[in-house]
Amino acid sequence: MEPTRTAARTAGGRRDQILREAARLFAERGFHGVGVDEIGAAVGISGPGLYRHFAGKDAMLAELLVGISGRLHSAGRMRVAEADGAAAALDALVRGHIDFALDDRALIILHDRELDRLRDSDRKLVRQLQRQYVEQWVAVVREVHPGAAESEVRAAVHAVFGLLNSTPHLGPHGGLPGRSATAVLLHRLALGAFAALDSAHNREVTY
Amino acid sequence: MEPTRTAARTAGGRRDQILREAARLFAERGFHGVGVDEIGAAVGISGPGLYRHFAGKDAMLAELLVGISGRLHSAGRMRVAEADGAAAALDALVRGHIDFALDDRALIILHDRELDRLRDSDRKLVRQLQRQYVEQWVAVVREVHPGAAESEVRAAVHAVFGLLNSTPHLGPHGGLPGRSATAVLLHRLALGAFAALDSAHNREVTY
DNA sequence: CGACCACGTTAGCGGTCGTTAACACGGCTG
DNA sequence: CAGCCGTGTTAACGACCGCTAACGTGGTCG
Repeated sequence: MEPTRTAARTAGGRRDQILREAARLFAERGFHGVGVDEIGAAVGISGPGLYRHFAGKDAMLAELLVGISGRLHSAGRMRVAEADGAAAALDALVRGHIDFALDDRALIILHDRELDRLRDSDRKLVRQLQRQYVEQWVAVVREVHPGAAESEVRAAVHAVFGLLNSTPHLGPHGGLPGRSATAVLLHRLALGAFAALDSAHNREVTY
Repeated sequence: MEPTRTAARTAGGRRDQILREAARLFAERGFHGVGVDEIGAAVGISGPGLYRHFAGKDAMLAELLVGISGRLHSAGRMRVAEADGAAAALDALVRGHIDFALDDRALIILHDRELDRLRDSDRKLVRQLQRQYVEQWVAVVREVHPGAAESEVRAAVHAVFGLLNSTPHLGPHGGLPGRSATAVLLHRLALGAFAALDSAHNREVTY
């Protein structure tokens, strides 16, 4: 209740509120398609007032992209470390990624759509975090499906990311089942795709 | 060799050339991120010269998106009609979509990224073509995997689109296997994902 | 109380962008 | 040859956009 804490919390909350709205607008109409006045209007202030909280429009995007890549990466690392065995680790990775895809739809969209709009240093950082995240997956998937070549596994991981990230692109319109049902379905589809890696070199063997 | 034919072919070729370069640039930097001068420079003319071929920047995007949705839809219809049985039809749909994803990468990216930048009528047309294309897939997948509910199948189809469209997002940097190997891998992953639909209601039955 | 500070406001600058206007020029046609 | 048409040029306009400047205001603290 101390004024400093309250002020700090208010300021931080303000920043977060701005970031949330900016993410939504960027995802809807693209980074270049959104003006600072719109972002300001979305949080009740107007235009240049945003510059009390951020250095500029680019800085908002940078913070969003670095944030989501970092959270994906660190959450993945934690889930793998806590998992009991490779299969459980893959299960946890899939589950965690689905949570991100369903809960932070806007960020997932921005994450692979507006990366080029970043300053060089930020873009390098984001790309590095993305690469490390992919490598976490590749290591786990290779352990679960040892028969596949590494390049195949890497391509498969990217493909499964595309699969899991498909729901954000469906827009907010309904049509797909509830959240938990969607999560279960995506989980099953992802593991099914990975399972297809096993029939790579020895087709028609299990029949 | 007749002058009229040559002129017509040159004109049409010019339009196609502009559309190709515009698609590439739009995919790289986003619709709003590309200026008409850049598009013109990419084809050797400069800026406003484009207006001899298109009504405006929006018209180029519209023609690109309507074109790709239409080609996907009609090619899908043809492949399904020619296929012998549901499994073969699904196989042909997957194969055809992979061809588009690998050969028209820029258009695949634009196809679900810049749809909102279209005039209402064009957007409705594209969405209708997309919907019809999805329904082709849903019908075939339901035939191959009769156990799954329709909403599940529809979500799965969208997810597999995300999977198949993942390679364009990898950018032109290498790292993934050759074209035919990638095609085979994607094909396998897609069918693997759909196969997971069967273990929906009756898990652990086939063991 | 008075100074400061966090947080806004409005006005305006500089640059970019899509588009139009006016003009030029080579080739086909009557 | 005269004239049109397809295709391109440059100049410029109007709108928009990101950002800065200058100013206001209410709450906190010495």
